[in-house]
Amino acid sequence: MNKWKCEKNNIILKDIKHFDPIHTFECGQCFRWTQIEDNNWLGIVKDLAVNLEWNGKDLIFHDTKKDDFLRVWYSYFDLDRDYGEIKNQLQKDDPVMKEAISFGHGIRLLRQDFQETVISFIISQNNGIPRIQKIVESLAQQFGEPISCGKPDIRTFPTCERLAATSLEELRIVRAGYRDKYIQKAAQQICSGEIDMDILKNGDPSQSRAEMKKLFGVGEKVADCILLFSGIRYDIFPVDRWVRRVMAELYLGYEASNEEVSRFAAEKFGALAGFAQQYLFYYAREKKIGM
DNA sequence: CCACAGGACGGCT
DNA sequence: AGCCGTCCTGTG
Repeated sequence: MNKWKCEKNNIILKDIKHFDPIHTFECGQCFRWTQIEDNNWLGIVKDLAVNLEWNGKDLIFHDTKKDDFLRVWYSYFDLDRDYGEIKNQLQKDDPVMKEAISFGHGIRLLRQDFQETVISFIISQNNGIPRIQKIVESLAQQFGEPISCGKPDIRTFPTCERLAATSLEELRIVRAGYRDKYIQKAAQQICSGEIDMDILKNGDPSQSRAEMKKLFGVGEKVADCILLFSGIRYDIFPVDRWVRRVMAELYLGYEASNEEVSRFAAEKFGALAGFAQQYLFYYAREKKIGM
């Protein structure tokens, strides 16, 4: 268990290792964190909003109750996991991975809400990060619930119940384009219990993917992102354009198909494939590999 | 004006 | 099983 303490109205994690908000929030896994000052980030998760401060050493959750820290943030930030051990395993006999890890040493895989992750990554298809953030924010403004935190206009990500009951006409306000019908249908499918969470967690990776792909608007890549970024499983290696290029350049020597890259990664990184993907993705973007 | 962005669907072979 | 036209919208 990571060391933390309650001081005044804040929760403080002293001298936290393996964390940097830039690495963690800007590696493409989440869409509701914004940098508000040099050392401060505003994030909205479940029914909470927080001003998170990181000074290079300590992590401070401003105006956060102990209850909320234990109920939401502790799990969200994956604080029980030993990232040092993961790094050791991944970079053993692998200088390429060692380099990637040194670039994104502060990456953590956030354990995000399943429904929010489904809808967010349906929106992500054929879209860049700024537009995804814009649509996600608009969804919250239109269909989310207000969060009372002193700041105006902060809203929760809408539930699938709410989205399932929304007409396509209403949904068009968020300008998700042709993805609006995916959002509506997938939300309805989730509400009707079409997805078996047990298969997602405990099936083999291909069964798990197939289960995710039952959702309208979810293909191979989005399925993998949802499984990884909602903390359901970590033996998953989402392959997109960036990852395909970085794997070609650093490991394979040629541009392989998504399917082939995925197989290679499963073989090489095994149970830690998801962590490997994040380090490589961040590295690719920083070094502009694939542009 | 056109190309393309961190894909998926559906119809076709 | 694989290929390809099409899909909204914003940006260059």
